[in-house]
Amino acid sequence: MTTLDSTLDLERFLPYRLNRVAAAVSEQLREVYGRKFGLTIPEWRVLATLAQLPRSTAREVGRHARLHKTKVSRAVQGLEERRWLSRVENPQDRREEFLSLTPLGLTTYRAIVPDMSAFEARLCAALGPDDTRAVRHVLDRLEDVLGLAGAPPPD
Amino acid sequence: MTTLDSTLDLERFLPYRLNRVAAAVSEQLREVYGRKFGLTIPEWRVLATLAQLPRSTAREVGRHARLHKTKVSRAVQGLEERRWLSRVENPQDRREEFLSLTPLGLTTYRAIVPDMSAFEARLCAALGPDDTRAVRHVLDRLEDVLGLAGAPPPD
DNA sequence: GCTTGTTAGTTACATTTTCAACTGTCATGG
DNA sequence: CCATGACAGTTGAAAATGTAACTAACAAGC
Repeated sequence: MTTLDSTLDLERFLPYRLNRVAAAVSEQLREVYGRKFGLTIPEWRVLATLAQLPRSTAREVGRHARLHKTKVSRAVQGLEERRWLSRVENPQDRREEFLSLTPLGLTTYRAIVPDMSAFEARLCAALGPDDTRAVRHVLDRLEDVLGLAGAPPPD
Repeated sequence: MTTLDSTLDLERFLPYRLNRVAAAVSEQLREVYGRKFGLTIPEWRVLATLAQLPRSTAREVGRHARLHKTKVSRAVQGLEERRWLSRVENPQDRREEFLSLTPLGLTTYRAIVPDMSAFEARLCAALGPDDTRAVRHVLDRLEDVLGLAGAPPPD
């Protein structure tokens, strides 16, 4: 006999568990880029995206980091105020601007990355090689099933 | 040759992927209890917890559903206003109150559960039995490694 | 050129979340 | 009893987020 349909055990409910695990990870990570560098989540993502893909536009950053355009807009403002990012208007299309990290921004980024990588490394070490592979595989499958492959961010 | 340490590929970064997947799932679920029943996430979790563990206190609900006490407090208020929840002061300790769903609240809960279960079922069906098992196993391991077994919620 | 529709990005406003301070109650030790 | 400290829960203010409306610029058809 299986579980009664009328009650749902949160502890066994996949969406809930997924969310809880992701929240725990996010929280621990925010210790790093939040407390230590004063970045919000969107700001960190924009920083990471621009380090990887310089001269992107806000739209491209949003698509790549899956951030809503308002979050990108505000994160860009924040980073610009700290002189970690600069904008150059695209003369071909004056609606958009090319975004790049300043040397200062790049320095900050490079100061954060080792902490991030270390976190992931610790996590994988704790999981062991087999379960680490399993995690990656599961994420592949979930991204696939949820249609997170090449879809645009929530609009 | 492995990836350069100075740049981090967001697409391959486990915390980012985890977060993205969890966000996509949450979003789809909120369509159900949000649009259809006008519940916030904390409200839904309190409802689900109390359906499972009636006569819990706010503290117990928070611990079980991993919600900060302020979120619990406000969710309880919201549910009480809708007459979906009632409180009874504990005479043994007048700081706390026992929370229970009203018949109306239970009815609402039972109206939501099938939608939730159906969502999970669709997800598992899309994954197939092997990968569904893999997801559960991975969550077990991650919860273990992240110390999410019996730890208190963020305070 | 001018209208119509679309797109990049910003801003305003409402809702949510977070953080810290607060109230009232309990427990302990003098 | 009556301090002191801890604890359950609430509240207010600040920060973050989401939604929708907006501005400015492009593009296509006429």
